[in-house]
Amino acid sequence: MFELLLSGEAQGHLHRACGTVGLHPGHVKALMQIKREPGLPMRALADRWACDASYVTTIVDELEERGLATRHPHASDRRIKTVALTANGVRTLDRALELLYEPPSSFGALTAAEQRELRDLLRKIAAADPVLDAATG
Amino acid sequence: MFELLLSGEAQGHLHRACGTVGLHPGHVKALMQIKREPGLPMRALADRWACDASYVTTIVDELEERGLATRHPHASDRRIKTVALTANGVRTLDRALELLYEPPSSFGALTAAEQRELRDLLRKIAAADPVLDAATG
DNA sequence: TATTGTTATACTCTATAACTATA
DNA sequence: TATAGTTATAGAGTATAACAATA
Repeated sequence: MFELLLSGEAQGHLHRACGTVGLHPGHVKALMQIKREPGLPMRALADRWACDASYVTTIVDELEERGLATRHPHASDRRIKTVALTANGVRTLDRALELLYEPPSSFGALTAAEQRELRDLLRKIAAADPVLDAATG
Repeated sequence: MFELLLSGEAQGHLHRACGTVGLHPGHVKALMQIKREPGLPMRALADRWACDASYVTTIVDELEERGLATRHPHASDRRIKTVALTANGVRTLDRALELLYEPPSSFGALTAAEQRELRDLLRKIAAADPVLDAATG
């Protein structure tokens, strides 16, 4: 299972979809997480997607530079900065996911019915994942 | 389609499977290619998987260090070096693919029958890809 | 003293450019 | 002079460690 990931096709599809909107997969993953839980402290973002806090700083810096997300102060704790998407961030995420949904060329090996079947199975897995579900919802 | 790649689950599964045998995905992809066409010149390997020749040098260096592949002189052209797997290389590739075939935890969202269905669809795609087909038999 | 976020730094994987040897 | 492979260098993406501000 998942030998497909080694084909380069799948990776290429992912990178092209993200690249078309000027982002890389880490950015899109972040946009999905922020959409799911807007106003979350940066520390919580690091916990959610199991990376270091410094990487959250990097990603949020880059999303802010592109006008896709904004930092906001926390009401009662001045150490904390929360993150939310801008309208442009929402649009950009939607566009990236749209591109991602298009079947990659390697799926030409399947009939149209099989492609639908595969998509339904993948959607079912996505629906069980909190982040994916929120973004694809 | 392929939003799954963003979950981290799929990437994590791939990296864990490769990491368990001390390799990264690029190495495993190389082992698959070499198994498919043993004795290919390094230049041809670069063409096959669409990367620069220098990266082939790097990967083959690392496979040789680990005793998984060997360079051999070409019969009639002394510029050319061909590459073949060692017995250990074959075993290591088989082990990596075995790990890769185990369904990742995110597949728990599917019934056993659905998991089989999904595996069959992915295998059908793999069978249409020359490299994947050779390695997965 | 513990926690949030940042800065500085380093590591992994891959690409580009300059080079050597052979054809 | 063209081609095969290597070496040296650089880049993207991500992690680790030291730090500043606040609790």
